[in-house]
Amino acid sequence: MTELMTIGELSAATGVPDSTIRFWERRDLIVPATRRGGQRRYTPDDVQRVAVLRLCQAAGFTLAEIGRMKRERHDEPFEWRRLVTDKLADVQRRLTELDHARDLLHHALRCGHENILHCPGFQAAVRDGGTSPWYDEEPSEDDVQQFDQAVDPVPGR
Amino acid sequence: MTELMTIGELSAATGVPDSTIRFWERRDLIVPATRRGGQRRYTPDDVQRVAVLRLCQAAGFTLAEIGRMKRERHDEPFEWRRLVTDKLADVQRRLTELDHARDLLHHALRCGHENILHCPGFQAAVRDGGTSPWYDEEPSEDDVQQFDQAVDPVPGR
DNA sequence: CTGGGGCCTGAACCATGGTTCAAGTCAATG
DNA sequence: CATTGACTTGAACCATGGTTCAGGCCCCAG
Repeated sequence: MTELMTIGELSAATGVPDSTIRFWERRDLIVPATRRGGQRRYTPDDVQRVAVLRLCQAAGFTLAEIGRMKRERHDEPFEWRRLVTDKLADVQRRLTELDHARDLLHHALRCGHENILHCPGFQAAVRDGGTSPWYDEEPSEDDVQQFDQAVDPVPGR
Repeated sequence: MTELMTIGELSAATGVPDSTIRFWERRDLIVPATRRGGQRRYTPDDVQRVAVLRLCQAAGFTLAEIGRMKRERHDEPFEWRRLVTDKLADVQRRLTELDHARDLLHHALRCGHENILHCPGFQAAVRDGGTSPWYDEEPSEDDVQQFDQAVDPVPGR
């Protein structure tokens, strides 16, 4: 039960490079359980800690914010709640944005057009923030030319 | 109809700082219509171009990729499609991840626990990637202590 | 036709999140 | 008990996406 992991093993277990784990340690984010002859030794719990850190990154927390969260956990619960609330709003916003972007990309690969930038539906979506319906018909020459000019003008215009 | 915008007006219309627009120009991403006495003049279409650029960023394209997309639009349609397909998969992955993160944050503000890091549901979610059900009851002392140790060990353990 | 606010350029600077390197130490295997 | 591969450190370096600054020029309102 006193089986401690080396940094290489923690790295292998989490997929996080050892250089990154050391970098996080300098930022006081992941601290090794102990040292053995100068070498870091980790408990299996540290695998959890690394996973939590990556999740927080995925949620959009910067390393500085993650550090603050750790420090405020006991000391400043109200500040902590504000931090999380703000981040939640941020995550919601990015979800909407990403969802929109996904629709754009998805459509780009399915609509009649060889190239997304030729597609008038894309242009319309840009104008109204993605709330307008796509149209999947072939674009008129007018549409194409109009959009070509809007997106990437002919050199020397 | 020959009403051209200055960079300040384009900036105001799009919410993108003028310094950023100049930076993008150096990267060949947004090129002004023309110059008037050395000053950049933009058409209303450039508002569209800026919006497209921001959307592409939201989709996770780097500036280098956006530049590549522009260049390959006519020349390398197959490469272009691969780029977009890859990015779409990436967007899907990030959507799932963000959605998971949102659930974690949301739960953190609602569950009985003052602090998300005390919540055993959070720990479970970390373990299984968010597929396990939350539990909203008060945690047992055991749960709390167990999770405290997993997330942020007592100094000097 | 003059003043001033906006625009110009190039270069330096910034934050974030790491990675790489050199030179040295140490732990575990044969 | 020698080897060797993994580990150590601090410092330098990197990419991305900008921002800021100094010094100068130009457009336009009055």
